[in-house]
Formats: sequence, structure tokens, C-alpha cells
Amino acid sequence: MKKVKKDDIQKIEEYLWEIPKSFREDMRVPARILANETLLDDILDDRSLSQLVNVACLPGIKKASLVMPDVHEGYGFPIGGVAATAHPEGAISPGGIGYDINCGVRLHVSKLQREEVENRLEDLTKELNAQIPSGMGKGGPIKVYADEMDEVLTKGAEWAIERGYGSKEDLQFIENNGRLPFADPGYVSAMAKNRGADQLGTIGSGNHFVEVDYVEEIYDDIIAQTYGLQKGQVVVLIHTGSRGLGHQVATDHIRSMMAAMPKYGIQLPDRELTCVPFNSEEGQDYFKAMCAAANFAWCNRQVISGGVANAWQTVFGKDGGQLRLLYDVAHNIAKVETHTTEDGPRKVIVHRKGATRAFGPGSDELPEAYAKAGQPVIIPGSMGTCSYVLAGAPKSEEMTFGSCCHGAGRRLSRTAAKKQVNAPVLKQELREKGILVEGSYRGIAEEAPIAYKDVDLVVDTVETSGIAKKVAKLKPMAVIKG
DNA sequence: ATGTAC
Repeated sequence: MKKVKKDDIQKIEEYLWEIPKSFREDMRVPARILANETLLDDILDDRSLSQLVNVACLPGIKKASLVMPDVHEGYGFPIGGVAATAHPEGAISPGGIGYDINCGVRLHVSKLQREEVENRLEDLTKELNAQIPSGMGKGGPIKVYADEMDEVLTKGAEWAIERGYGSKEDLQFIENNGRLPFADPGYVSAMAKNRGADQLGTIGSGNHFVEVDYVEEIYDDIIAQTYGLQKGQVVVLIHTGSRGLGHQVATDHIRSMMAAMPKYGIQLPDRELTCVPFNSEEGQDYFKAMCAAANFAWCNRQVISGGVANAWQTVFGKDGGQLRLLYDVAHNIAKVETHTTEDGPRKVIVHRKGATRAFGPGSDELPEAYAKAGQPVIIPGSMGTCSYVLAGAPKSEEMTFGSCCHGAGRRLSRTAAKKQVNAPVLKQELREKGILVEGSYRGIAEEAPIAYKDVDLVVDTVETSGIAKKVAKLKPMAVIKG
């Protein structure tokens, strides 16, 4: 396969680069990279750009194959990628969504200030760790079987709210109100349901976490006020997805799609791009299952919010107040949306893999309270650095199908990170910086700050590109990991 | 990411 070299990439505007369609004859659209030169140079040596070019070959892809500045290699598609295909006959590809269907983040805001929480940080960390199971394969206190699981898969976050995890007001602050209507549990295998049966309310491992932060800086006073963020305020960030259930949904449907592909005469440069027409039987089966797994993930994050609230109340009592949900947004998902393409406005299937929806002001997908501000875009950084709250801006519609980056983005593989990092030492270093970390040494090593790109650089790139606006910077105080 | 490899 022809490797992408710097000479093959044209700069088309500040922080926007293009690999033209002429680069390889199987490309159907150009490939575009949102990055500054430093971030671009970092990805020339790995497979990110080859994968980006491969995605440009998908049947029905519109306008361009895109990557955000936090891009890195993934299964078939790069992580940090966006691909929109023609609805209804264009491709749907599980690799464009990822194994962790509806991996996403939610942010809660507390009424407490940094100083008030700092005094009790040890206790709070212990309590969060006790309330929220983490780690590979770890189960939680709730068990959902048979009909009840089908209800979770259909209702999403609402299922948890009905059982006392959070309140009805939360729903409007979740992307799609925490429920995709096309979910059909009938397309989720018994094995997938079984793997998820005891995993509601658990964070899993890898980059998943529950983190306590304080607002270190406000960049946009008006939007911050709209979102209810103030300097010094303590917030809680939750990052997890659909656990073993979503993973099994991806596994099952990738397998059946691979078998079905010849029937549709689809040929692709990489078998990991497996896809079928969205409106084919296999495409619809996967889509319904993917929506169900997405609902499971929203339910999972909602149950975790309940665990966080319990820990909060235990440590701070009634005076600690509530943890209002600021927003919950997915970054591994496919959606049918209307966007402007080379055909004008039309329906497309937007694959976001390690990319966050970032709708600008005026979108009717936003809660009323945020209509003028734009959608909150939550960007978790790495463990010891910082995270950001951004607001979706108008240019995201023009440039990225209403999408933005999803984090700092890996620069080292998990294995490379483990080789370079001494976890006990890192844990102690972070403690000396005032950051308490609970998690396995393996998890801590794999997620070390050195394993990630510079989140400040990533965020500056998306802001300069105009797809999102900086609202606030969050500094970690305590992290619970798998 | 993931009962860390069909």
C-alpha cells in the first residue's frame, strides 16, 4: 500500500490539510486532516493517514474523509475520524464506530469550591472507588436479565432514571436524550446481553475513568455562565462506554458483515473496513444493534452518575449539594443526520469514531438552555494534564459534519507506554502534584500523560479551525481508573 | 476498547 508522505499533503488553510483524491485511484473523495504542523508531523510515521485514505474509498462516502488533530491508529478507521456516507444506500461500517459503541463522556457540576473538596479529597477518592466498580470484566451491583435487559437496550438512560439514578431533568442534557429510537434488542446476541448483564454502573479499563476536577480557567464568560461553570468550582467527569456488551455487538456484526460483503460486490483496501449498504439487511441489523448498545452505554453512565452522587453525599452530606448534569456526549457512534455535501443538503450516515458531535448555536438538537451557546463538547485530556469544555461552533457544520476532536489522542501504543512508564513512581509524582489516582498499575502506566499528545495543542487547533470554542479548562484532583 | 488471540 502506498504510504502517505508529507509531499502528498497540501495545506489548504490554517490547520487544514488535504490528501487529494488523485493520491490513489480507489479514493472516492479527498482526505482531510485538521492539525497544526507539529501534530501532523507526529502522525506521518504511523498508519493513521493510510487509514484515513482507506476510508476515502468507502462506498457512498461524501465530501471528504476526515481526521481531527487527536487522530491515532484504530481498527480499520483511524480514531479521531469522521466519515459521512450517503443515506440510505451508502456504507455503514462498524470499524467507523469502534468496538466500544457509544464510548462517551459526561460532566457534572457541583456547588463546591476547590478548597472545600481538597480537605476531603482522600475520603472522596476512597468513596468513589468503593461506589464505582472498575477494571477489566468487572461487574457491578445491578443484574439485568432477559426482558429487563431488553428494556435497558430500548430505553437507555431513562431506564436508570426510573430506578432512582439521577433525575428526569438529566435527560435533556444527554445527546439524543440518552436514547436512540432505532434500537432493537432482537439484534443483540444472547452472548452480548450476557456480557453486559452485570456491567451497568461500571467504568471498565483502558482510558475510562471517573475524575474530580476543578475549573482552572474560563475562556468565554457568557457560555460558561450558560453552562453554569465558574472558576474554582469542582466538577466530575465520567468517561466510559458500552463495556463487554458493545464489544460483543461489534464482534458479532463485523463477523456477519464480512460474510455478506461479497454479495454486495464491495471491495476495499483493508478488510478491517468491513461494511455493507446501510439499507441492506445486514446494515440494518447492525444499525439496530448499535443503537441498542449505545442505549446501554447511556444507561451505564447514568447509573455511574448515581454512584458518584452517593459518594458525594457520603462525604459532603446534604450541604455538598447536587451534582447537576452539564452534558453527556458520545464519541463512538453513527448517526443519520442532514448535512451539506457536494449534493447540497442531504441525509448522511455520520460515522464518528473518537470524534465528538459539536453542533453550533441554533441546532434543534440542543437543550433550550444551550440553544444560543452551542453544544457542550467535552474533551478529556490525559490523567495528569487537564480537560476542556468547548462549545460547538458554526464552522463544524461546514468542515466536519458537525464534529470535533474527542480527547488528547494517543501518541504511544499501550505496550510502548507500559515499557516506558514506572506506574508506582508516576502515581507518587501525581500525588505530589495534588492528584490522587486509584487504579491498577497497568492502567496507570498505559494512561500516563507521556502516552498522549499535548491536549492544549489539540484544543487550540480545533478552536483556530473554528469548529469549537474554548469555554473552560479543568484540572484533575482525583482519578478513579480500571 | 475487550471475559487482553478465531
